[in-house]
Amino acid sequence: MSAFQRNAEVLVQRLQATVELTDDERSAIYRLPLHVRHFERGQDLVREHDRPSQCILILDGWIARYKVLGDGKRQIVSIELPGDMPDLQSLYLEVMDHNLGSLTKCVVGFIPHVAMKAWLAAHPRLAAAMWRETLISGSISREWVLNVGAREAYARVAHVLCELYVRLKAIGRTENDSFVLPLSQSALGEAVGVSSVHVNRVIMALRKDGLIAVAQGVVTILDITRLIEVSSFDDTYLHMRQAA
Amino acid sequence: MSAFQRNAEVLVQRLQATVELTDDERSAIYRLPLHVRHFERGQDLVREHDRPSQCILILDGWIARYKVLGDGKRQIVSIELPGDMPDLQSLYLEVMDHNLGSLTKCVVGFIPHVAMKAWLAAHPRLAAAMWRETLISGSISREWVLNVGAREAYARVAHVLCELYVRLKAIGRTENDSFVLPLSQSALGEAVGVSSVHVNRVIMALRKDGLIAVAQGVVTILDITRLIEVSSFDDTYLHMRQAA
DNA sequence: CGCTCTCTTGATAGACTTCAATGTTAGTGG
DNA sequence: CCACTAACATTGAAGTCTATCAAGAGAGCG
Repeated sequence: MSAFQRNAEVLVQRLQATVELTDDERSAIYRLPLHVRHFERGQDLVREHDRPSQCILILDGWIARYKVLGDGKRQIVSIELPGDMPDLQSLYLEVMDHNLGSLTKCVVGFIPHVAMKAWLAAHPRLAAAMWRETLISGSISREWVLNVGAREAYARVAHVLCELYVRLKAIGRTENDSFVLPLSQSALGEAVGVSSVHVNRVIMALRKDGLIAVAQGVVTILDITRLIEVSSFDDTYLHMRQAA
Repeated sequence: MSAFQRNAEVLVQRLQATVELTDDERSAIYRLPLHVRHFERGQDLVREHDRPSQCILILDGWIARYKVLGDGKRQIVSIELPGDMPDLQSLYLEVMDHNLGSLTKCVVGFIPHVAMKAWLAAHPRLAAAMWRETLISGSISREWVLNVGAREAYARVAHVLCELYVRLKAIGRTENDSFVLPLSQSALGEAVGVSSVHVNRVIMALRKDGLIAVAQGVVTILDITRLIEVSSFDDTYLHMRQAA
């Protein structure tokens, strides 16, 4: 397998979490015309009000969708992982309504809109699968509204950890019950709508309660049952083929 | 124009807020095979974990997407207005991840999935327009994450009022700067993630500050400039053809 | 008229923020 | 190898926003 193929492999994994793919479809994915670029942590790939002419496929690294208020307060509205195409929507919605910024060092494949549209037209079943992805992305946003709107801080953080665990597992980026969490507590706070200080207290509590362990940026889930329970996590909204 | 045509007219209006339609497309919309039903306020049209076999087009009335936590706390994750098809996604995502409940008396058109798929296949430009709608729906959800996650209560309520005003205006359901707001303060609280008591205080404050007036369920916007300002409202996320 | 639902208001409690300081870790260059 | 720096994590104290509880007022309805 060439390096080129390995690049798109993560999209295959991602789609297979929600639909079945034929050999032909897999090879069509490998033939996606990617222009690969690297980004440092903390860079904006796309900005609000931009009018992109290409789409992004995350090959490695984490990206945040975020919005900023007038007073500088930042809200991360979703976290995008390898295999995600965070601005597929720009094919149909000309103007970006949020920013895409790297949370880590990233490897990203750019695909011109024209090429993407041709590819989607040539592969209707894959087009449907990609649409499914945008719908799931909307579903995740709705769950996040619930998360920041109705849960208390302790449950919010627990819920995000559950979501990331399930999504990372689907793309083979977990190891037993551990995964690398490259988010600062401040970024986590921006995702769940609490201050970094309070995120810290919540994480300390989750550790004290024996739900998780944290060491060098690696989170280990010690008691998945209770973590699901305290966060009222129900993975329906991720629309995966098999439940976690 | 027949009553049948008037039913679907609201969808025409809705789509024209974001795209242009030809005469042929308009008449295709009028020919959508609707099975019309009426609902009282407070009824569930679709429930979480359902597997719908038909889509909903709202002809009249307001519908809430909502989720419920274990402790009974309810979060409205979006408000759907006439012309919206809140579960178009069920064409691609088999299982519902949220509930759809009527906020008012409603008139709803049901369209079997099979018929909807055939109609979309027959009208690619309309299919694209409908996809746009689902993308916009996702965009609105992201804005709501920002709303409940980063704004304080006063701005949250102001923001929802701005959004409803713009969306209602697009379908011709405003009168000058007034619109009917059939939401109880308790429902509003469930939408913005605060208690009904606090919603009441915020609304009193908005009235005292001269931003809005409220009488018999009709909201009048007295100072749109300041309402936009205090809520940091930017209508980009609604992706309308012309800004408000 | 009484019933119910919603709005309104006050008092108290709790969750979370902000400010501020200290501890920890990893990286850098001498 | 150590001093120095920068970023991030941790902790405390005080203050603010919002929730909860409770009770009364108003409006619509059978």
